[in-house]
Amino acid sequence: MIARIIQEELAALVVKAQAEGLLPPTVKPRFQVEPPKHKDYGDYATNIALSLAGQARKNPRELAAWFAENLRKRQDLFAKVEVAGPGFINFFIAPRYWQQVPTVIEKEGPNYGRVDVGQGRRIQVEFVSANPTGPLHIGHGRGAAVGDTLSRILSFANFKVEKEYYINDMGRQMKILGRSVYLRAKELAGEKIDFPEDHYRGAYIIAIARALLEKEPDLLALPEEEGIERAKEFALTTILAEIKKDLEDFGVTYDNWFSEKSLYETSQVEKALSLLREKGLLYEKDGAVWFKASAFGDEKDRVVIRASGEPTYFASDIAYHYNKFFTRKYHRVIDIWGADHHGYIPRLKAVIKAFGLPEEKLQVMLIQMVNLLEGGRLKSMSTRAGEFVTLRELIDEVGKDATRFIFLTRRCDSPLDFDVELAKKQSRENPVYYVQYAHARLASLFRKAAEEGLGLPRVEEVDLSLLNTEEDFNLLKLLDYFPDTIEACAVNLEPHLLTFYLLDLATALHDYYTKHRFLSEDRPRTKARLILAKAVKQVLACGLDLLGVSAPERM
RNA sequence: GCGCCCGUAGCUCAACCGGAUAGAGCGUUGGGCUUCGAACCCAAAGGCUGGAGGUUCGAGUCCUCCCGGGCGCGCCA
Repeated sequence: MIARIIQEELAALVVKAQAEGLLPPTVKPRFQVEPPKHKDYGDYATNIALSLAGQARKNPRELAAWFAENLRKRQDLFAKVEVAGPGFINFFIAPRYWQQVPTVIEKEGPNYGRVDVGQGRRIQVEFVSANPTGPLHIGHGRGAAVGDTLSRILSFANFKVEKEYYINDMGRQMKILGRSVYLRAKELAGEKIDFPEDHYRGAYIIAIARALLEKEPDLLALPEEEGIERAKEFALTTILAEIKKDLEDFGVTYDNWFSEKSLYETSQVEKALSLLREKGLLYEKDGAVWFKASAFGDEKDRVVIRASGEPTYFASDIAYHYNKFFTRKYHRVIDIWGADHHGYIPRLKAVIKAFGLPEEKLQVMLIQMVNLLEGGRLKSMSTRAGEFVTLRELIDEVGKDATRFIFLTRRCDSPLDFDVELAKKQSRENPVYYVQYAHARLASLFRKAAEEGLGLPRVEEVDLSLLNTEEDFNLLKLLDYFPDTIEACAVNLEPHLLTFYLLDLATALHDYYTKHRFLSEDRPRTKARLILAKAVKQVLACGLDLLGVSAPERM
């Protein structure tokens, strides 16, 4: 949080500089305050002078010197303020600033780390939304981990978040699903059938068919059309229930399960399309109805109603996003898709623009593919043939915690090689244990302290200036940086930053642990260190919770 | 052919709106438990950031071209 304080100081000084005529009133203060890579450059550094020098036609070092001069007055914050290099300003933060960090954490409790990026605005995050035609696989797992964690972080950053799963419960895929189950049922009844190549061939279809026959023994006596319809409904509810269960066991729950079919039942498709028609953005050609997507940056126009009279999936999506923005009035919407859908973005963005909305209202996050590695070799997956690793298998074999953590140790736009064997190992190669171990170690420490009759001291009665070793400061600085991390995650939609932060914090804790003792004969110091330990434990637990990973007391 | 994403240490990955000497883990080599949890720590080796130009005070990051990999380019979803 010191970064924010410095930013405010600098912003105030820009105003002052303008008042004194040092800077022209027109300059736009664009600058960063960040921890520099090298320790010699202080705890934080800013490029403000370099940034303003160009605009104001001033010497950057002279400008920097002026800022530094004024900043030195804040001796409560800065031990030293230096001008360096081409015009950077380096800040060496006063020890007593760091030493009061535990007091802040104590005071804010579980709310420590909350920031106000969202200002209470409503935001929707839609993710996974896999077709309910089969079990979730490893790729959906990545989307689930990212979507859920991002949602948790956004609520922590004061957005009012709603998580949503969009169910494609109509259209051709559903018909094929129904027919697949129906055919398997026939087969189970002893009939020889020719199972079509393009139908769902996974073993789970047979299991569903068997369950259906048990429930409705007369199924095959019904007219075929009706039988297929029954099979479809049954398959949909069965598969959806399994998807829901898998996600719950993965730590993911939704606020809404939104049915595509409902868009038609409540005539929202008509409504959305007529809005576009009124604007003159729909036209007929070759018997189909087209949307003028090319007028809004897409490559070409897109069909919304086929010549057959059936609406396309795109028509549903137009209505769905009409619903998101106009019926439910979300301030912002985030759609999380697999990277293979990226070609779809321009057309949906075109819809948003056609609606007269600013493009940024909709953000589409693409999650890159997951490759499965087994023993270091790439394993090919084929959904059609029913050969894939399911999310369920990962939860059962690898565990929720390790799986989520691994998915979150990568940037979303980087493809991920998932090594199942490695993920199963309970060793250092598996980074989740590194962070959890830090937490469990601290839990153990407090058990030990209790055994020795040491209660938790109150922060007011502790001399925090005793936290004065290099390792103390490492931890204090990281603790202070936690809210900044949350902010960065929320602003950039990058949950992996939190994962890396937690790894850093765990590293600093383990380092501390080997170099110092928390409990000693020196009572004042012991108290101070217990306060520090408590703060670290709290932030670790909070961060792990945001990742949807457990923070064990023992392991 | 066109579009999007990626290319960073042997391997898997970081690097916040362009910042100063590009960082971790694994693996390799060598060290560290009579003391709160060794699932830990310390040290060493390891790099022309795929290549070539350009923009500027300054480029892994931005622009152009090339090479290599992935994914798209339906009246499929």
